[in-house]
Amino acid sequence: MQISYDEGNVVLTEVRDFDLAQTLECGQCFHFKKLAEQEYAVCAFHRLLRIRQEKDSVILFDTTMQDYEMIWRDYFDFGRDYGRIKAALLQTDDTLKEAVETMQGVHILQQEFFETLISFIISQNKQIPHIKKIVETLSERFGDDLGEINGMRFFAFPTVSQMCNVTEEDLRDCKTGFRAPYIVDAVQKTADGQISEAALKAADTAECEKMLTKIKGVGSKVANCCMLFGLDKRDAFPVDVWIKRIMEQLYFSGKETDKEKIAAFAKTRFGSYGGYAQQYLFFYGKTVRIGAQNQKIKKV
DNA sequence: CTCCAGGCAGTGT
DNA sequence: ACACTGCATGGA
Repeated sequence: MQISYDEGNVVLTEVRDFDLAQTLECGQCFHFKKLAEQEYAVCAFHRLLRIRQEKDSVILFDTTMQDYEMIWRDYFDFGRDYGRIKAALLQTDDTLKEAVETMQGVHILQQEFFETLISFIISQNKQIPHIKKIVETLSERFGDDLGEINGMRFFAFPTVSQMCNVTEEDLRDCKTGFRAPYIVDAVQKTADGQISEAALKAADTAECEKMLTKIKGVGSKVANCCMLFGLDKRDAFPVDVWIKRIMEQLYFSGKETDKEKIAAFAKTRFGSYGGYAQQYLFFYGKTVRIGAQNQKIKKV
């Protein structure tokens, strides 16, 4: 990959194993807006970025080389060699082949811990468009204004201190429903240090999961999403309904299998690459193999 | 109208 | 250990 700076834009060329749309739309993040095909506005780390991909080049508009190196390089995980990651996965398991090849451009983003925690607490029993809407509302009401693109204003996800005085009622106003007390608990525990990002990062994945599930409304699935997307723990393997369905189909000959069993299987099968396998399988299972159509067929 | 959504906590065996 | 239920809200 080559990096250059051109009239205020950071330009990446000869980009391999990356697809902007796949990476943003695969369900790991919620704080972005599609502007056109392969062009997005992304909010992260208190910044607003317009970014576009054209074949094997990526343009980050109106940013600095320093911001690229300090923020966007890690955010988009350009520092990792996904060619090697995919090769390693396929070497031990060619059941994954179709999923990996279909979703070949997915990167696992390195998102902010606090935003990831709150976002995935919100995600329970909700569809992705709803989650995005609530994240947007929280940012608008409690976060900082980051500026505008194409006449639309964008807001940073609120910080812990900006959320400290937000009440359960305020949160219900933002349509968080029964998750409102969960968010309050997560904010409190983060603010008073019971939940510390540094401690979570230092802990191994199993230990980290235990710490996170002390928060009300955080179970195994939310904790694993938080670890994979917000704490850079690539062996985390969130098991949700979609992963359950696709794994039952691919690895358990269609047999009903409980989530714990699937998680244990994934741990021995994929090990430190679990998170990557999970994300290829999740997106593939959801969009291609099982999809919304098949779900309707199942009902009839 | 009913059913379900990237689940979880609470309660009951 | 395991099964079952309620939960806010919006879309199909």
